[in-house]
Amino acid sequence: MEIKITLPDGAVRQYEAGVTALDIARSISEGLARNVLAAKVNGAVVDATRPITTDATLSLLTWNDEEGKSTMWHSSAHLMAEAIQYFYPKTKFAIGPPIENGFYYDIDLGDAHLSDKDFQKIEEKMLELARQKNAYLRSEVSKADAQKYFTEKGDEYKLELISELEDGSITFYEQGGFTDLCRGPHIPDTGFVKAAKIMSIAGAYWRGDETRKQLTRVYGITFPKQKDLTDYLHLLEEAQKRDHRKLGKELGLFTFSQLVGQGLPLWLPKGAMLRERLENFLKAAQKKSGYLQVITPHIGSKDLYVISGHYAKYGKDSFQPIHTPNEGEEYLLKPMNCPHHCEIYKSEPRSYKDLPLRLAEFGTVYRYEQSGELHGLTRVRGFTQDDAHIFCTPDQVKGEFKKVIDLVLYIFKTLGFEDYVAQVSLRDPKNPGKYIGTDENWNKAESAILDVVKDSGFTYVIEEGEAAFYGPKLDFMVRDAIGRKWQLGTIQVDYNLPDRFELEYVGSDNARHRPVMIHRAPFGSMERFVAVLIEHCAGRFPLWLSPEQVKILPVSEKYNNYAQDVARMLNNYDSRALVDERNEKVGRKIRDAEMDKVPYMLVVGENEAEQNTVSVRKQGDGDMGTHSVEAFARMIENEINTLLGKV
RNA sequence: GCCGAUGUAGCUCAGUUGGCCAGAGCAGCUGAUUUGUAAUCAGCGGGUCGGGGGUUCGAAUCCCUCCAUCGGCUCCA
Repeated sequence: MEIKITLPDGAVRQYEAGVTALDIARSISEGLARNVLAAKVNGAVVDATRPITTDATLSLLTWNDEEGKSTMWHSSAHLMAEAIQYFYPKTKFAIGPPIENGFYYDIDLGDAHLSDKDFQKIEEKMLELARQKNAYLRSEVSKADAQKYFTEKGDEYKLELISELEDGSITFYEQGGFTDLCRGPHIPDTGFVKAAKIMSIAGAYWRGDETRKQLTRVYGITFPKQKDLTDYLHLLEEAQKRDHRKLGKELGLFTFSQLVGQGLPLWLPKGAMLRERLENFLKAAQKKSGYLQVITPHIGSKDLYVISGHYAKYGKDSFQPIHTPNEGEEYLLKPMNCPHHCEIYKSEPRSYKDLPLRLAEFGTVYRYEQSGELHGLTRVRGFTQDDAHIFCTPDQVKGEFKKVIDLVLYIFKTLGFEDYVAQVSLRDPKNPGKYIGTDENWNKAESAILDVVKDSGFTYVIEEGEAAFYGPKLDFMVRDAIGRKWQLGTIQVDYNLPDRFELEYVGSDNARHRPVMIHRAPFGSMERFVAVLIEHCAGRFPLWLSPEQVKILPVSEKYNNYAQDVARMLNNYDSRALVDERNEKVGRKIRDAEMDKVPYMLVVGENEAEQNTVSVRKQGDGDMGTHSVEAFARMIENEINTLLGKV
């Protein structure tokens, strides 16, 4: 029997039923066949060696396809498992999936230990096995046989997985001397793996459950060419140069002190300047959008958080209450600003005419994050939220939500963030007990967010179970230099806190109504935002944010006075200019300013002093010729206005 | 919090299997030099080798413990 195979370019070819994708690839060209890792048949990714029995559309997947890559990495996980089994025969294997960059396998080594000193021998074994070009052989197995196999092997993890599978849907894959419970698909044989690297080991709980056994997770990556691995490692090195922890130290932005405490950042003068610029920028934008700044204290009575519900939820895992000389009096370090803002709302009777009321605060909060979670400026124990709470009528929710999205996007755009993902976080339908508030309010809040997001035109993902305990949220996620995702801006709709604090307004009907609250923080926190910004621009901040905008470099000490004159003139134009008065050669001064990533350097000497000019050098770009001081001042003024979109 | 790794001067790093007063470069200080687009030269100071305990004639080096950092896991109001 003949079947019709439709290829991606639309061409239709006839083959015998039972032909494999690999056969088809060979019929097109041997070169292609050598690169086929898997196949997509009628939209489903399968082994390239699986027979095709009916008419089908077919794409051949290679290293250049995401699905080809992940198939190869999935197969590599099996290959790594085989190598590990060779050295540690008693190892039990849990799961080994492909990930964004490579793959991992969760294993239980029993009494054995694995450390980075063992990586090389595993890599070598993997390549040795790869060179054997062992085929990945698929077999369908009955549930009873599958259980028998892993009972004999003594692998309780596989047995647990099998117990949850339907009889008749269970498949094994075998390559060389390693057989695994696996749905597949896999690459044709191990020979495609030409370079392998074990990246790291880490602990990971079985099935992600903190209460269950911790397994050893071995991360690895493989490539079809040695050069790809070299390039990848080079890329990682480059990314690490942008790490905000490294740049923060080098540029003198922030530091930590063991004596002050873990996760409590100390902002150095340059970092504080940067942060202040960001705050002023947001304050100006918020002023235009009708926000009112407020200020609230760093502590609040425990009762405040009992009412808000935060104490019940987080009390045990927080900084513990502060006791006063008064018996029974307890205060908490402020873990969030909302309850304080609720009390500001309640400070006077509100009419519908007062709404929406938008209260904003750069509010510093303290959360006792678990020690293993602290990370540079992105995860700290004391941080400042660019917080605001919008109190509005139910009718105003959508409009306000939309305005907040516009504000967030304006900020992202101004700061050059284009690579972000919007995430709608909803309740976990399987675990309703995690949340406070009525179903009715939750439904209202969730549909409000979804409605606005659908209209807004940007792409978004929906994550069930990621909501805050009091309401659903829309988060903007960005990646750091090494690809880790962080939540920046967040917008949350909340019907619950207004209930708990019994917030009210008098409507046009002269009756009392409950307002809705929108929590929002476009930066998320100043700490995390600065961290991501540092990595985003690799320490080369946009001119308007740069802690030092201009460094004036006198050619010798004879011209220090003129340099100071220039600095004064520039400072009149509201730019930050400093003079490098050190007794050093210009070459040295330039090098240091370049390393500090100062955007502009002005070399001044005899010629400049005589003609009232400066020789401009741009960081990273080099000499830009001689200009009058005034022309230079206008130049940077224009640059800033362009960056801020004021032109 | 859990698994694994790391911790030597302000920074980046050397310090062989335990053995002379623990080293280098950069930074710092002092002096010389008065400099034209990515590091001028010389001299000097600086370390309870993360803290504590132990093994040993002897510990930066081996063991225990605590702390911090790094890579993950879990968590993230």
